[in-house]
Order: sequence, then C-alpha cells, then structure tokens
Amino acid sequence: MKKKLIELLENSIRTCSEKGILEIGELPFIEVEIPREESHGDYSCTASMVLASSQGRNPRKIAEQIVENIHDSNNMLAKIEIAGPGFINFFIEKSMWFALLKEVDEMGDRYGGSNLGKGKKVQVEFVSANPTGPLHIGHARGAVIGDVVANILESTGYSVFREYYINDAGTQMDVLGRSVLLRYLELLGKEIDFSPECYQGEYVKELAGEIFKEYGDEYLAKGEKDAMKVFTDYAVNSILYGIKEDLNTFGVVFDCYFSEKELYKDDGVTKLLAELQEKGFIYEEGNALWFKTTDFGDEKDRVVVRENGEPTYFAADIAYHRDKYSRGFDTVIDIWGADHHGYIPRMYAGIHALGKEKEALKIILVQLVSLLRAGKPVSMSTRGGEFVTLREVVDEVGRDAARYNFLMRRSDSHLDFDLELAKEQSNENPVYYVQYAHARISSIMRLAHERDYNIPGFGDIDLKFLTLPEEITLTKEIARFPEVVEGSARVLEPHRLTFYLNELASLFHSYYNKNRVISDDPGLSMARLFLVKSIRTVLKNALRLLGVSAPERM
RNA sequence: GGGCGAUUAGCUCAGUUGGAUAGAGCGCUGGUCUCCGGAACCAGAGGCCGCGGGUUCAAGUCCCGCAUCGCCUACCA
Repeated sequence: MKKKLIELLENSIRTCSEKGILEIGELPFIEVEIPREESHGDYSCTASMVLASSQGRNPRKIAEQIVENIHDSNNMLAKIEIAGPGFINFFIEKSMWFALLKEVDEMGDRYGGSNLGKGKKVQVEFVSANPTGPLHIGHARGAVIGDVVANILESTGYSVFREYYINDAGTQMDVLGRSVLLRYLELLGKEIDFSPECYQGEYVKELAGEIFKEYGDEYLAKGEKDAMKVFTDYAVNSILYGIKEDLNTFGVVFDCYFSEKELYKDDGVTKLLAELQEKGFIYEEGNALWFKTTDFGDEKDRVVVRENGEPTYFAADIAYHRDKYSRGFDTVIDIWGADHHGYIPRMYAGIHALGKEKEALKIILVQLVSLLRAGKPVSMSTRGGEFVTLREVVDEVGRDAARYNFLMRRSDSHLDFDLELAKEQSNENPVYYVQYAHARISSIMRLAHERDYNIPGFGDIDLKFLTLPEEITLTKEIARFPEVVEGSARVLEPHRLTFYLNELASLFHSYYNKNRVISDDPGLSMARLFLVKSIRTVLKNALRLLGVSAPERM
C-alpha cells in the first residue's frame, strides 16, 4: 500500500517538474509515514516541506500542486487533505484495505516475506564463543539475535549463511589443556598448583574424569607434551560437542563451524600479512609488525605479528574476514558482545585494507545480560566458574520464553533477564500473551469446524460484512507486517518484531472481547472467521521468524 | 587522561532515521464476565524526553558544551 502511494507521489512530482511548476533535478526521496494521530489519515507525506526550502516557496502551495497532479487511476484514495505546515494526508479507500487480505490468503506461510535482498549473499557470524567451556546466559542472547537476524534476512530474499567461528588456536587452548591435565593429576592423588589463570569451572574436573575413565592413569607416566596434546584435543572436542547440543535445543543451527586452525593450515595468515605489507599498511617497530589502523580512524596502530614471531588474534581475524569475502558474500554480519566495541574501528580498518567498502561489514553489538531471580541478581562470575549455563536457563524457563525475552529489547541496550518472570504463565510474560492470541484463534477455528463452517478463503467471503472501525484497524496492522519485516531486515533489529506482535495480539484480544466471531449470521461469521484467520497467519509467520512456537492449544 | 555508548512515566523499555497533542508493558486506582479459552478486556492517574546552548518551517531524534552511569583503553583471545 505504502509503495503504491509513493509511486503516485513520484509520478505527480515528476509531472509538476515537467510542467515547470517545480524546479527539481533528481527526484527527491519521498517519505511516507503512518501518522500517530488517526485523524491525520492513513498515511502522511512530508515531501512538500522538504521541497519548500530548496524551492524557496510556501510548502502548502507546493502541497496543493502535488495533490492537483496526483493521478489516482485505481481510486485507492478516499480523501486527500493538506494540513498544518504542509503535510499531505491520505485517506485510503476502505475496500482497498480489505483487498490486501487477499494477499495474506494467497501467500499463507510466505506472507511477510519479500525480495528485498534477492540475489545477495549474506553471512551471519555469531556466538563464536571460545571452546573453553559451556555456553552461558550471555552467549544465549547473541545466539538468538543472530539466529533471528538470519531468519529475517532469509525471509526478505537474501541468501543467508550462518557460521560459528571457533577460536581453537592460541594460548587459551594450552591453558585449557593444562587445566584439564592438572585436574587429572589431582584425581590421581597428585599435589597440584591450580593457578587462577586456569579454567575454574566444575566441567574441567568432569573432563578430567572422562579421560581417566577412558585411559586410566596412563598419562601419569607419559611426558607432558604427549599428554597436553591429547588432553587439549579431548577437551575442545568434548566442549564443542556440548555447545552444539545446547544450541540445538535452543533452536540455533549453523551451516558451518569454522575453525581458526584452518586459517593457519593453508598459510592464510602468512599470505594475508604479505598482502598487507605489499600494500604498505605494515611497518616494523620494536621487532614487531604493526598495522597502520590509524589510517582508517582507529585510535592507535595495532600489532599483527608479535616480537616472538607469532601472529596476533587480530591478524587471524583479518585473514578470516578475507576468507569470508573470498567465499562470495556481499555482506558479512558479525555479532559481538558489547565489550568488544573497541575492536570495531580495527576491524573496519582490516576490511578497508582488503579493499572492501564499509557497507560490506555490519557489526551488531549485543549488550550483556543481567540474570535475576525474582528481582534479585544471580551471581555470574566466570572467574569462580559459577556461571549459569545456557542449558540451565532453557531447561528452567523453556525455549520459547527464553528466546522471546532476549528479543524484547534492542540488542545494544542492557537486558534484565528474570528467571521467575520468564517462567511465569501470566500477564507479566509477553510471550504467552502473543501465543495465547494464536491459541485463541485456533480454538475459534475448532469451534467453527464443529458448527459446520468451512474455514473461508478470500473468495468465500463478502467484504461488506466487515464494517467496524476495529476491523479496519486490524486489517491495517496485518498489512503493515511486510513493512515491519523489511524494516527490521534493513536495520538488523529483530526486536521490532516482538513489539509488532504485541500490538497485533493486543488489537486482536480487544476485538475478541468486544465482538463475537461466530454468530447466527453466516455471512458475518464467514467474514470474521477470515479476518481472524488472517491474523493467525501473521502471528504464526512472525513467531516462526523468532523461532518461537505458535501453539494451537495452551 | 583518551575513546565509545547510555540518560524518555514509580520500574523495565519502545519511539518507524527530523514531523502534528511523546507511547507500551509492569505497578497503582476503579471497572467488565449468563456469551467463541479471564493467560483476556475497558477506563483513569502518572512526563522539564539528564542540564544548557545551537542548526530550521519543524528536535526525544542532528551539532557543541556540561553532569551522571556503563564499557573499552594488551606484542590475550
């Protein structure tokens, strides 16, 4: 609807320009929005005021000219008003709104999707937690946001690839292996010095126990070097297996787990460094190699090869991103914890050096989560190893409530996650509010069936029965859904969907309370059944994007 | 010290990229139920959009300064 309107406006302005009424070169971007106030119409346009300054003329006059030259061949407009300083307010013909329901009926499960990103390949890299311990609650938020961003992009026509980057190289791996080895020795009665640098969690002891079960005390005698390799590999594999399993139960599935080791295997990092050196981005100082990230707006230059000859994590990361682009992705989306925000300019410097535009990389920052229980903070210190794992949270509050709660805020704002609230099956828990609307409609459908109604399609109903203002409001809200999906795809903000869902559910509950869907009047009942069915389609499609179930019964 | 971000109702937060009289949920006050699922609905109270300047037809939104809070500031990953 919005698109059609913009088209009309563009044509009108073009006509004005041809007639010499307006002097414009390029067609300006025309903004059409839904006004807050209903009396201001269904849509409102501000173009005349934007044009006024460049034309040096009264915006109301310009608005008049634009309105005069609108050629509404489909009679979609009931009324056009010029208001205030120069707003052009459009009132859409009621029948046009209801006609949109045809699209819902035809598209069904696909309603809400579009081809915005057709032909574009996007990679979303998320979670990417180090395989040094199980996923905790902090990772869960990033996991859901990444997953849903990917879903949204997919439904708007992008070809999407989900990837998890495994940091399985570097010193932390040694620390992990050593931690497990020490616990193993401890298990066998040795005195150990378990330094605070080591991973403290209970799972380290469990890993040591598993190894003991399998190999007995065989590594007591063997050299540390042999033991370290076996212990490290065992630990990483085992932890990674657990991570994948946890993500799976959370509904998060990746196309690829990319190992950092791969980058070193075929000399990716070395080649990259040579390339950067050739392009003149590298200099030597204090026996280390530095990348001139300040050329790209970073606050200081960064080391890529240390004094001891080892490349840094940053060097590997640039190589990793080069690898991503070489795989043909037009856009790469990284989802990071907000504590990494200082890393952003560096990464952009990296991709600039690779010859990529800024648009080729998008970074979503996810703020940390404060875990609460009935309003009281739950301790989450990683140092002591007593964090709350993703699995524990999902087990306790369920997948739907957990996912939905992580999507209720902008990703870059703090989130309080209250275990008791998330579990509660009450009006304090928005996920049930939305799911309830879906279950309620399903229940109406069941009753309709009992009363021998066929569930109507668009062709089976007479639109004249839909006369109530709230029926138009509901239809408009349904019609807005594809715009909401597109909008959240454009700015990568999944939380817009939960807000939308809340509004739609609220409108439905209100309608339901005031009006009967199934009545003695067959024509009216059919029309309303169809409207309500359309709402259910949208609820279901939106919930599917969020990875939350849409239950028929609750 | 420098950098990044935040500051909107009692609380937790939205605010469609600069639009008309700033919204939602919770909480609070008062109501609705013979009826398709009360996990629901309706009404009301509640605001100096942190403070001060600026930009323009128009600022919660953009720019500058200040205050408070958080994060970053490794030849760790």
